[in-house]
Amino acid sequence: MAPGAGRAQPRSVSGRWVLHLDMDAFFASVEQLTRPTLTGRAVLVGGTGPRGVVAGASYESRVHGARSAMPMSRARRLVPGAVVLPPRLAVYRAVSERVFAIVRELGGAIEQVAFDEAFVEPVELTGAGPEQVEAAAQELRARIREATGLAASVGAGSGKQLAKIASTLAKPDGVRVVPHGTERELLDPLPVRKLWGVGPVAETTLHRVGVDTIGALAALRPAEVTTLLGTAIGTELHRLAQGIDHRPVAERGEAKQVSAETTFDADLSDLDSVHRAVAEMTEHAHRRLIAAGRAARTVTVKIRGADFATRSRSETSATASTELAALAGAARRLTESALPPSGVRLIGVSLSGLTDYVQEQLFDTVSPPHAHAEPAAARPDPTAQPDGAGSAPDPPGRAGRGWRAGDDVSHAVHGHGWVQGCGHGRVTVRFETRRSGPGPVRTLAADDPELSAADPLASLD
DNA sequence: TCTGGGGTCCTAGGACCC
DNA sequence: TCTGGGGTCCTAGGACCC
Repeated sequence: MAPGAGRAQPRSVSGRWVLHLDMDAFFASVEQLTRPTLTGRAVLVGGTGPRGVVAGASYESRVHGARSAMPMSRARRLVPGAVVLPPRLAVYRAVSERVFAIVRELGGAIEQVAFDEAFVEPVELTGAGPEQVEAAAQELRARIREATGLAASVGAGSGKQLAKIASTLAKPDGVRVVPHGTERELLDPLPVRKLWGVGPVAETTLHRVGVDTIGALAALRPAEVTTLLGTAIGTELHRLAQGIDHRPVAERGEAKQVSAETTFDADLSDLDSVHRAVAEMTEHAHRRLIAAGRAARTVTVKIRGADFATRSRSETSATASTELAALAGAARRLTESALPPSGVRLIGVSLSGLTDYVQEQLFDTVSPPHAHAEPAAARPDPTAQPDGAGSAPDPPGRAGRGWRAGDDVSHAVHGHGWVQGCGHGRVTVRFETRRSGPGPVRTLAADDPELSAADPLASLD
């Protein structure tokens, strides 16, 4: 008798409810929140350079076809009136922390997947009915909206996969609960690409053998799936397609790798620039390594050439190091063997094989006399932002020279604002924050002594 | 229309050890 | 004189996620 004959119900853990919370158009919504003139307008957040990519698109710009991961140049053509802004990760992180503080109040396990996304398995929902789950989800959304002013969508089901699919169906600004026992009804007709873990390659592979829907994937024999997709992934995806998903909701552990990479506006063609860039990326990654209180055994250099092919070279030493000189030396040694035949488009440095370490000396000179028992340096805060990317105000010296659209500024008279545009020695600033509501625009001399760079977080209040 | 930056996990081959 | 078998670690590449 074939296993699964008679199309057995998914053997869900009885009464289990997993919620997936997903903030709506998160990056763009935070921009609209903290820069109120943008509310209702098409906003694109992402790289503003020639090779930039969209990281967030407001619903007003999605109407015209703009999407995350799309080249910014293309999105700009699709949405000519869009306001294009560089990401302000520090602000998104701060909002994210407020959101998940509220989610934590539900109790039970939380698994944060991204700034704007998490699985939750609230204890008090075990054994609940769909109506009760729906009410809890609505309540959660209302609390988030009240505390942050932002819309979240929530999906609920018997496992993570179902919850995740449900939250995308709930968008925008909604709730979708998939009652136990109705999993296959929902999954079967969906395109196979909707499964978490099926990307462009797996999709093509499955299409080639005529498998277009999740139901069709579920109907294959296990051996067929593993032949097509590999043992580990194939086995897992086949189970998920059948609605079987017992994966626990679990807190993420410590990072296993820290990396920094950059894509150049124009390809590099001389070795000196390449070495300089590798050194810079190593320093960047190293800063975050130290901030996280960790040491690394393995250094990996990644270089992408003009042909877009990626080469990586790595070196592992016997002991983990926190020494910049040692890590940078390894990176430099690895660089030349990873050079592409043509120009260099991207350089990345990754530090892995991470271990905790105790910072011994760093604070001796600044510690108060009685701080000898202070162990804080050895206990990295996993939620702390290692490098504070974007959180620190720009270094002095920016004022009067290179304002860029999207910069946060402060003016002695007009208060907090953001740069809408600049050029010809002038800078146009919109003076507003979340609290102020839509504010006035002023054009000032770029070197106005009363104008200075400001902490982006000030726009939240 | 050319394709970011930060991650996680899987695969496959080879070295090395017992 | 002929090809073991299991296990771990390292390296390189790639798929996938947001």
